[in-house]
Amino acid sequence: MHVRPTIRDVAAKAGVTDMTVSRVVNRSGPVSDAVRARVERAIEELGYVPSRIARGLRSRRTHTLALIVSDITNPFFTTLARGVEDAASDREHLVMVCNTDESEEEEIRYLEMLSGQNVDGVLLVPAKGAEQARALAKRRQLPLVILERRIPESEHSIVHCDTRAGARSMMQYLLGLGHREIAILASPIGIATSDDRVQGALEALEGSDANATVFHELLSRDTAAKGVERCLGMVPRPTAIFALNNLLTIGALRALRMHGARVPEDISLGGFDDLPEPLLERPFLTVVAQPAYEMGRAGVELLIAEISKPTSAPTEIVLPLELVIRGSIGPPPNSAPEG
Amino acid sequence: MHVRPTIRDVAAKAGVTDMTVSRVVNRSGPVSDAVRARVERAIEELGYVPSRIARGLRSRRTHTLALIVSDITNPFFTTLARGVEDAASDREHLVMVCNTDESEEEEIRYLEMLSGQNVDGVLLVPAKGAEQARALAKRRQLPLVILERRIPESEHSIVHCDTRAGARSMMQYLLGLGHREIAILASPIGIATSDDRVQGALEALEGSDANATVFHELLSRDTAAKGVERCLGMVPRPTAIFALNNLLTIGALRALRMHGARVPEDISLGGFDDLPEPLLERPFLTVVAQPAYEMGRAGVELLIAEISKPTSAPTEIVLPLELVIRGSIGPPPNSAPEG
DNA sequence: GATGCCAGTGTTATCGTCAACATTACCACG
DNA sequence: CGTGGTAATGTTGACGATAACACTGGCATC
Repeated sequence: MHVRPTIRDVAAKAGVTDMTVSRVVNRSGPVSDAVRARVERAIEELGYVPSRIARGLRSRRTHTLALIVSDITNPFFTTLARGVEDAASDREHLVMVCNTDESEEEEIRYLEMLSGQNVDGVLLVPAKGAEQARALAKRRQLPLVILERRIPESEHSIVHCDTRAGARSMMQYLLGLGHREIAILASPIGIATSDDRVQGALEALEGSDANATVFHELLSRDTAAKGVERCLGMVPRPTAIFALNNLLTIGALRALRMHGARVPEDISLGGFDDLPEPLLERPFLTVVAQPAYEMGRAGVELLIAEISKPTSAPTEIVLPLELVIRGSIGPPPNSAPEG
Repeated sequence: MHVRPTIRDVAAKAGVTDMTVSRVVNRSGPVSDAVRARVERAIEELGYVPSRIARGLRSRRTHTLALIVSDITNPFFTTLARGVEDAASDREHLVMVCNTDESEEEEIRYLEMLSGQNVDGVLLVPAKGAEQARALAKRRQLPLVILERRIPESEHSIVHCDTRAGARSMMQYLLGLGHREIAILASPIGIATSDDRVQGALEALEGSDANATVFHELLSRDTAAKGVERCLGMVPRPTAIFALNNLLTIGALRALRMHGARVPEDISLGGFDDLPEPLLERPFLTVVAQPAYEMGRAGVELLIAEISKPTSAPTEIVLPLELVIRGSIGPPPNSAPEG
């Protein structure tokens, strides 16, 4: 039933009141050296650890944060979560992890639970626009930091990347290699991150003679395969595919293999969001990578700062994206090596 | 500062006492239909959610579990964590995730924090033997379930696989294909899981004319490469390598590629612990797979059962292992196709 | 019609901790 | 020598919820 010594046990053992023990533990008032020593010994001997829950009831701080993501199993979120946990641990906080599978209902359900749980603050990678979630957090004055996804006019702080610029740089890289017909595999319209990336990608085309076709409605590895099939049937056939998230990238790669298309000899493939290098049999994909770990850390720091001084205007932290060049993108196949 | 309506706010609005509200919320006593309706409306209008922290102080149940693993970033643990979270969520529990990086100190530190946090129970994938952790949990009467790793004579319940049998079946598979010189890449001696797997692997050799060489002290992808190098230099050269965890497997695969050895044509490679299929560009490795997700779910169910009736003798749940046959193992290279 | 039971509600105390306010004792100062 | 200040401790009550118990009134039972 989980019994622990209480502050009163310590007090009794040291022959003082619980208040004095509290002062020793929290350095919240003057205590004579003799008493301090007695109390500390009693704490040691009993293995006393203050109950954060009782403390939380009184002080309204539980030293607990929550991280809400769509699926911890997605390596981007796994890495993010590790960053969150490390930063929280450094500051003596614990982290609850919640998976929503992109469901706004789950998002709300968790937020309610967490609010009831008296977490000090929440890191949220929003499903869709997270309107309800944000409203709820605001109503409850629950500190909330948004991660990865841009929310327009949010009254909450946010840590993200300039994902539009990232998409643009991938496209510029492709254009620079000579690609002129490019297919873009995107999520359904309405998912902000995907929309931003599409926009960035299209921006890169302005003033060029290249052409891009955007396939929407792609949610998973399997639907990515369909996009690839349609893409391979096009005339003129795209010489490069840009997949806007890591699962789509994998899906595209597998579909290309299945259709016998060599990457990058026959067709180039670029992705968004890196896969954890330690797990890959061979690091191969050229991608625009978000600094997931750092994003987690930065989110925690921002969140804890806001918890301690519940201030002020929302902050926006923009982290740099990196174009990680590996082997999956080459020049277009029929680009006669000129000169 | 995170303000929420309290049970008293609801009571006032409904014109009853907080006790009556509590009865409505928890169905813990008779309430007339009229009053119940009033209270429910008040709850609705105020958006009242009971404070689990206050509730926890009184009832000693916080509906919070913790999962301690070495590194959530290892896909085995990621999947395990997802199973834990799903099962917990089904039962309205929240989960704290803690990373120890195999450090016993961290393990203890977290356990202390968690106990102070009044979690209801802990799921632990132990670093080493976890003696201190187990002792602490026992002293605090903190429900604890051990996952994945076998602890001899543990007074705690445990969910794991028959990892020895798994290793044996991989070896039998290799022997069946004709391999007679097999290298085994293992972790340092003293890590129970690895030791068990080694033992199982060697058991499979009894009564056969095959020979195995065990390389210990391999902790990561990088050290795996060293093992592979030594292995390639051996005379007679092993025709198959069996790596006892997923990182070693990846490391071995990369090292083999680097040395120009084709898998499985020149040398076969078998692994332990699967990699998440959705992330692989091509599912290729033949491995002994532990049901990570199910292990997480089973652990939660066991833990919650023990929390509600703090009983009895420890339970042991053994989950089945699966030999997932894919492409990385073939017959030994110079096995002349006879007949 | 007294007795007992039970549905429906309220009262009080408590979980472990800490904020706020006492209380004591000693010392400095004019 | 009284006044006031401060260091060191104690006392009380509150955080939000619920367990344990107490009360009220209606109805069945003999």
